[in-house]
Amino acid sequence: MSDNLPPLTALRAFEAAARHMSFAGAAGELNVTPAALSFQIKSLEDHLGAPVFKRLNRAIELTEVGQLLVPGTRDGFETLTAAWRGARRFLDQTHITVTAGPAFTSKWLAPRMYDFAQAHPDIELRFSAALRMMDLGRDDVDVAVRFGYGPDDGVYSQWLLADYFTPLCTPDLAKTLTTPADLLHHPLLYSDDTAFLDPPCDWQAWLQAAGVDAAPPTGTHFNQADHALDAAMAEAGVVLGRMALAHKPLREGRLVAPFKTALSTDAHFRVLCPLGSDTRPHIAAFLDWIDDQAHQVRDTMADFTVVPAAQVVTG
Amino acid sequence: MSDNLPPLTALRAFEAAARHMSFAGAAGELNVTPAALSFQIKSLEDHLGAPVFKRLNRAIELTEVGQLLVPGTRDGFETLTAAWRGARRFLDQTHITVTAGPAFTSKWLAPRMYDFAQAHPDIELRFSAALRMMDLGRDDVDVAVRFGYGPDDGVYSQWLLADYFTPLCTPDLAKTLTTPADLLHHPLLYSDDTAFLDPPCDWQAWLQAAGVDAAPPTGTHFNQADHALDAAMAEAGVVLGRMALAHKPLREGRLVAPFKTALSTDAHFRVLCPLGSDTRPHIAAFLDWIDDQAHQVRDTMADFTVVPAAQVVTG
DNA sequence: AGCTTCGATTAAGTTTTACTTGTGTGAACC
DNA sequence: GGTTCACACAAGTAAAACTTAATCGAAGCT
Repeated sequence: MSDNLPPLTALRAFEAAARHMSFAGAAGELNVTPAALSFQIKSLEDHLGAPVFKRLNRAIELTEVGQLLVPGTRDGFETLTAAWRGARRFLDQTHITVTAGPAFTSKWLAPRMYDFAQAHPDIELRFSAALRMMDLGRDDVDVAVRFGYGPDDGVYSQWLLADYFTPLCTPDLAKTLTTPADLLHHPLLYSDDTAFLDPPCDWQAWLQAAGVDAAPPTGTHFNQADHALDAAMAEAGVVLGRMALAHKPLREGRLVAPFKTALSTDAHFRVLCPLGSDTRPHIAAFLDWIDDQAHQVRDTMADFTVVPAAQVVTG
Repeated sequence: MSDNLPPLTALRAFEAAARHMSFAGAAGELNVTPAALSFQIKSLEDHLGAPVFKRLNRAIELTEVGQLLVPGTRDGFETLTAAWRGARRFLDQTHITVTAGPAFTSKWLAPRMYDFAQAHPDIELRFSAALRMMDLGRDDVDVAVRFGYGPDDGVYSQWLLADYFTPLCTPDLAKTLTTPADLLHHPLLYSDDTAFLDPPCDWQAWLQAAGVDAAPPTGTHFNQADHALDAAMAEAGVVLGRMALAHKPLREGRLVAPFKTALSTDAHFRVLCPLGSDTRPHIAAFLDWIDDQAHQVRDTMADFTVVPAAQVVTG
């Protein structure tokens, strides 16, 4: 009759059984025999004072109490598991899991991965590209790279990279572009993942900044900046590219910036990790490395006329 | 080295130890000897591969991993405990825990408790008066009575009582009140717990509804309606009383309503319980009973001029 | 300083829990 | 109408979890 918790193994057995809707399946998951699991459930029911499963002929079915008990137990064990895994990951000095947007992952992190591997052969990087923002605490992630305005409260945050928007295309296509107004007659590529910026950094804003007082023509839309860049490299048109992401293809000459006007924004890339994690050796090594990598990119705007996006709208 | 959960008893021991910051204290809570607890922690640390506590001379201190592990484990066990208690309460047909605001509890529920006990001697009522709204799912509560506008999504909800606002005072004090304007020369009692109503049901609104075009004088404020009513019964002044709460003292003649103008509002009392709970025998018995009690109060507005609060502001 | 106390630890022994193996049962499937 | 599937039950066993009792190290007291 105790209101205290029943034997926790019994609870866990119940949770697994409810998930599998089968004692045998749950037993398999927990590496015990079905008999043991049956006994655990029985023990739970003794403690509770009522059955949690209706035993049907070939199947089981949750009773009302059982149904009531499922979500909480599931939730509880998930929380415990997450906490445990977090602690294990904290101690694991050989892996770093970093999350970032798909574009940053594919155009910035992935190409530099080999460099990191060489500098730190004992640390294995793992990427977890996701559109939704992952929670540093819960989602099995050590480090996050995010683009936006900040500030980042309650976490360690390090300024990484500003970003600049300027038209980019293949060298061949660039030959047909003499003045910004020429852009109006070319297929323009749109990437919608920076649509959240305010003030906006889109074709309309750039054209205005470049002195072209015309609405940009419609064009193909991509929901990820890396896809838009890929399209531009395939000579599909001109993309309003982000310098931070296009650094490599620019240096390799696969993309060129035909005009020297670039939009800047207060949004920027930064790298985040839980407070305190920044001093852990392998995390610190990664932070140092990524900061160093960012430095190598920062000096590319020397011969550009940079126009803050905020000035475009007001004047 | 497994990323699976460690022995759950060890985790629970850790959680308790972290809470008490003492092995001995935790051992006491779990009804085991300190030696057993020490062993459990050791087992946990073996599974984790690192110590979770620094053993100081007379005290213990969490290591970094330990600190990381605490919130999740605490949270997990709290969730499990809540789920378990919820299941136990579901099966318990002998107790009903009902939460309501302090005023409703003291002026409405408590006086009727004896009646319920007589009608259902096998069911024991428990009250959990709280200002903050309790969560039906989490807070060890079966039934909630709330005052407001609704709607109530995701729970069973039953209309209970409308409420009307009219000046109330002792019979003696009432003799000095001939017209509503006389109120301006008496101490007025304010109860702030209905300040959230929109349109408002306060002295200003009532006076306007009664045709008195003057600002109400300042007076004593109470943060709970029952305290304001008590003050009025102690002849401290005139309260803008809520009929639902003042029903008993009105019937007993300890309070009277000198004027027959009352403000009505769309806010109302309703009784809530989790979906599905409404059919459980003892809960159903309570819902029936409280509905019946409410019916006995509903016919008291016969000789009043009821003015919806919404009309006061617009006209 | 030396004695005491407090809180954690350790070792040996015991109890309790959890599990396995093996068998049994009833309904569904073919 | 047997076979199979999925759970239940019983007896025995392995592995926890716990207790008792002794130990240790440092802080606090006189």
